[in-house]
Amino acid sequence: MPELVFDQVLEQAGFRPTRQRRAVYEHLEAMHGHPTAEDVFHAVRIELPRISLATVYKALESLVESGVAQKMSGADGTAHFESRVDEHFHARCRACNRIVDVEALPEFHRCVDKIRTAGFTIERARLELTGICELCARQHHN
Amino acid sequence: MPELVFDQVLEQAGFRPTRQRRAVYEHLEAMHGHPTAEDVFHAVRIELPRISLATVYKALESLVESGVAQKMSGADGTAHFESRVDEHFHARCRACNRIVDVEALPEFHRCVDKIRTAGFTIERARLELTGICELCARQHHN
DNA sequence: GTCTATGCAAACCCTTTGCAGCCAT
DNA sequence: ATGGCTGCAAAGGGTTTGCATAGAC
Repeated sequence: MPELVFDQVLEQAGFRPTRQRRAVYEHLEAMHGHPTAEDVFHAVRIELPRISLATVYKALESLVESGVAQKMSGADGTAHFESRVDEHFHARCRACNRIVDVEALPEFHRCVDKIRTAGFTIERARLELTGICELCARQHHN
Repeated sequence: MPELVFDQVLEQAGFRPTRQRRAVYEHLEAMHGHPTAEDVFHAVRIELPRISLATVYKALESLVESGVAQKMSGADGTAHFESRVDEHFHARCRACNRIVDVEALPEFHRCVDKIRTAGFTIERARLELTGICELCARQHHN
């Protein structure tokens, strides 16, 4: 996302587009993965050596609130972040622990539509996949 | 699950069926919900006043490893437990935070089967639903 | 008797908070 | 000048660990 658009989006959400928030967003975007707050912290630190971990946490929170980032509270107890905000899911390899993006299928929505559980209004449906990635499957032969 | 079977299952998993583990399991089973470790702790305490929270954590872990309980690392940062071990999903009400069980549909498996993501072998697929339960929908009119 | 489990306290990790100083408007 | 934002340190909450004692086989 271009810096100008980023600034606009943050302002619209009631946040000031500061150097720290921009840096946090740019690194999150550039990492192309699912880093933790600390991962982002270490990456941003190279550019802004005086930034604190608390600021990174706060920045990430404001990015999520602004809708330019997503927080995924994984099963490992630590939160991961990503700059992808369109609907997609995650598959975690139980061997190497890496997280892979999975695209949402139209079938999935049709399936969720059938669930209408006893008056419960479903607003969001998250699919969390666990398994073995191709690389680990070859290495461990299982 | 009858006590005798419970003992057998635990022994088979390499755990000693102690009074504490039995009590933790029985209360977890009786609670019929998705309690946290501390919820279970408070319930078991009535029966075993000298039990410690650490023991409850360890007991729950051994129950999960034995396959008689499931741990669900929710999005709220605290782990919840349940004695249901068959496949089903959870819907969390964003207003009252209650967790409701959702039965797995055959459609769901068919949908997951289509996902076969780039050599990734899916072993488990968890569906996590968020929304508003019937009660809260009435109270808040949204 | 051996070996595991318990209870207690302390440590642990990730995350949040309080607050003085800073920066943008 | 006003207000939110930063950085620092300290607190917080849930969970785990180390160790002496108690309990199961």
